[in-house]
Amino acid sequence: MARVSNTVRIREALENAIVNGRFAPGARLDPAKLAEEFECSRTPIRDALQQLEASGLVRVHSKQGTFVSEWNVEELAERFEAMAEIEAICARLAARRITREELAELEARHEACRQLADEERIDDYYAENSAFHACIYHATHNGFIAKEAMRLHAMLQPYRRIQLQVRNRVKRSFDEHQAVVTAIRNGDDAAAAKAMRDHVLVQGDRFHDLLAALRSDAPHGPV
Amino acid sequence: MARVSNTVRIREALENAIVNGRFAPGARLDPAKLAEEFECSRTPIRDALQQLEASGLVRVHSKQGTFVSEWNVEELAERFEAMAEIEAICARLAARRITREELAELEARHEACRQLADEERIDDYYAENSAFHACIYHATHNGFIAKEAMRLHAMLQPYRRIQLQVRNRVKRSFDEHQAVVTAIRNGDDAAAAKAMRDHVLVQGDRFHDLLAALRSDAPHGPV
DNA sequence: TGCTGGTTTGTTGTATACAACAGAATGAGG
DNA sequence: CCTCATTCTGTTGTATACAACAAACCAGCA
Repeated sequence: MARVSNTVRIREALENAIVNGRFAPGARLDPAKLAEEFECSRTPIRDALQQLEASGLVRVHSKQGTFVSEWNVEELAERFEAMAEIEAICARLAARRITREELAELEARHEACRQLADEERIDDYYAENSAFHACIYHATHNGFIAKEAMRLHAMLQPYRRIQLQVRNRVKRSFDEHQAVVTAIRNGDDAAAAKAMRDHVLVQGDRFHDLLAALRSDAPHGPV
Repeated sequence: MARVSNTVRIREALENAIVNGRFAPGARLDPAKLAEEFECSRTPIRDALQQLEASGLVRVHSKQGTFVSEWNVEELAERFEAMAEIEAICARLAARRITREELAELEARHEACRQLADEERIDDYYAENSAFHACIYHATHNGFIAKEAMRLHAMLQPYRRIQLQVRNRVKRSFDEHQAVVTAIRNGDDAAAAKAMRDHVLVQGDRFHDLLAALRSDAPHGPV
């Protein structure tokens, strides 16, 4: 493989840092500091940040600074709705087009999720969960849709991360995956779409619950 | 409104130029020439081109040049499929959420399309057609989905342009729109989704036909 | 003639300096 | 003490120069 340019190296590093929570939503990204950290000038940093802005991960306020994207409840709801619909499409196409090998891999990923859920290794489950979804994107046999799905997935990852720590969420998430896998194995595209849409939408709802709980921790109600 | 930066001015100008066909798919975009044309240095040109690459309109081959995106039949089919699914989502959501005012505007646009179709003013129909679709995106009341739909729409515009010149296509396109409008007015989300998906998919198919015809235009059969 | 090696040329990648701008801090005047 | 104009500071936007690289080209040789 050809040596990658500094710009893409930095972009990928920042992408990971944001997705893994090192930079939280709303955090400021200082070009000068980053230039120092990556041992280069501000130009490739600038390019990388612009690319990240295009993909929706960061936002640059002119003359004010560059920040990790942070959305209000409404914007988040919009994105979760979009994600649910895209994932539903993927599930539907996958149910029709998945190959034997791809199905085997999907079920292997699913089984790995079961293990991690049982052992309550949340961080690892979180990673394997992404792989599970990526499997389905791939099985659409539509590279363009798969790429778009990956992009949206990355965009929401920081929030999903918080969300998975809700009580019992991991176990339920696994059960919902089961429904999706079954529908895909049966080639039932409508059922697969519905199961997947519900799976993602419930994440959005749960996230909403979590936000509400966090916000009302002062006035009343149990924390 | 605040004065926009050179970069976004150039990006929008190039976007229009590509969408309107001034730069055909595959055409080379020379930064130096563009810098001269827009009376600025290469930096904002470069930024604009990078943004266009992120949105999928152009493609930069390292050390070789920057070109207007050009897709082979398979890639085009993938994109038309994606477009069909996204548009179907928009139609479905619009059928559930459209307001009285928005419905009125949609029907006005539709009526304008009828006029232009009757008068066989293809170029104008083409513009009004985009507005019609944009109306539906807007009526989803989901800004994020609407924006993504617009992006995809722009990406495919150069190809749709060619496609609309197929014989009788304009009239048929109008009829398909009619089905969508009716379903949305009735609040029948499933029917709206189906009508819209078919409408876009048939574009993809027709485009395929066109390509095939163009390719075998010299003599009939092997070159 | 065909191949191989170096050279040339065009392109992007990167560094750096400066200009322009928005918001914050500061000071004078009421 | 409050208000408003002014200055100041930090940030991005832009220009320009140079480096690095990949493909094309050409000459020399077998």
